[in-house]
Amino acid sequence: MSWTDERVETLKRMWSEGQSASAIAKELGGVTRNAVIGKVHRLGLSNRTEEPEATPAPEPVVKKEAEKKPAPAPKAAPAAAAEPASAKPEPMAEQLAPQPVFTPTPRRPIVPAGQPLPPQPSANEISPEALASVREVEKKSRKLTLMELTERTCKWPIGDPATDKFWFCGLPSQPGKPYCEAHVGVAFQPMSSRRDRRR
DNA sequence: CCCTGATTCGC
DNA sequence: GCGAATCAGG
Repeated sequence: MSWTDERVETLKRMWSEGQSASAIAKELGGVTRNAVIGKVHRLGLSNRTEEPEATPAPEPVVKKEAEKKPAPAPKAAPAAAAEPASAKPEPMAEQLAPQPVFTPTPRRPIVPAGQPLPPQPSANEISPEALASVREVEKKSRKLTLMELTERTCKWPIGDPATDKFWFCGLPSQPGKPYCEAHVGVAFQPMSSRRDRRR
């Protein structure tokens, strides 16, 4: 596989959406997450939230012994519309900038990635057996947060989303399924089974 | 152990 | 340019 314009476009889009490298690799197919990460870097968009970031390093840092040179030279210059990747990467300059490294914009919106998530257990009529099974499983749930979910953890929500008492099952999910064995049982019911339980 | 991105370096 | 191997971390 090669990086066609289309594939690169998909890569850019997903990366900007906050998708993980492995998720992108899977989507594209034919590449590993390493390939994706490598490409991301080559494209110069490793920084998902391209911050201007003050790294202009206007002056070649005082390389000699930094005696008593209280010259902080606070860069008041905006230098905002700078390129994501610095123009010419300086070799490397040790600079213990007095700058406090203020937190720019650590927004990290998109989290989940995947497929359809929210099932509605209460909305369905579940067989007593399956229900019992679920109750049992919920005791063992790993209580994962949204961010901790992966493609192989059960994404069955437990508790009330409006309260702190909310988490995801998190047990090992069935291969190819979004839920663990027990939850798959209540999530994917045969139509016939459903109808039989009809009121 | 599962996963994440970052970096290196032979190709 | 590419990406496997590796590193560093959660």
